[in-house]
Amino acid sequence: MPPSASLPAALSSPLGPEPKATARPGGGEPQAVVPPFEAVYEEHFDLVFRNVRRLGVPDALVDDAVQEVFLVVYRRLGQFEGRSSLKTWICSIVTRVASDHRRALRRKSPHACGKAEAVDVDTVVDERAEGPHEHTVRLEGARLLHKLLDELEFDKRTVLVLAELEGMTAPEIADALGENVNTMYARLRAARRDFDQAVARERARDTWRLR
DNA sequence: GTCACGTTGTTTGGTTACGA
DNA sequence: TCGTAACCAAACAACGTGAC
Repeated sequence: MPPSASLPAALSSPLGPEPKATARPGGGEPQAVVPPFEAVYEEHFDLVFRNVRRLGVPDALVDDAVQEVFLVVYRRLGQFEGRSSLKTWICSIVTRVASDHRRALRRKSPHACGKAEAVDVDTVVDERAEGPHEHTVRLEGARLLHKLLDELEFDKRTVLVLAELEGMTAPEIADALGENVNTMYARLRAARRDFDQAVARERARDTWRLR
């Protein structure tokens, strides 16, 4: 279950960034109007929470990772230049934080990385709002999705999640990750191929189990 | 016609296997 | 052990397509 999107005490300082137009060093044209941190937090909490999990951060560390993302957002919101959308900018932070967490986890426990029984937050619906059977099927589907994503390399997984699950375009993803847009297309193609192969393997395992 | 988006073909760098 | 060929994956450039 996702925690509430209430603002952490550490980030709710009245001294937090106010809406303002950022400026490039040395002057120049006015920059994007940056919304207050509280508004950014409210609007993007779900986005950060679900993508931190989709990018392989285990359940036990999700809260830490989400908080880390918003700490970075809090510190750097004033530097946001508006060259890309706020969502794209936040996604770039999410991918870096998720990558750091996975790397740290690999150092601690090489076999445990990203193999948690995570459940996709946006696929989780109150059991009372749908039947118990539908609820179970939905949860099972979410677990399967994470299992298949776990089989992909981190770079491919990132591109696939942002493109297929967040609906971001290749240029947006390229911007978020600081890569060439054509590299994103190639990586997305490879990610789709690997995902299809993972699906095929899972089907084969299912067929074998049902014998 | 222009632009953004997407696909395809080529290049490049890394890895592995094998023979001298 | 070293050099080399073969292979593979990633990145890039060029090109095609559709919307405006």
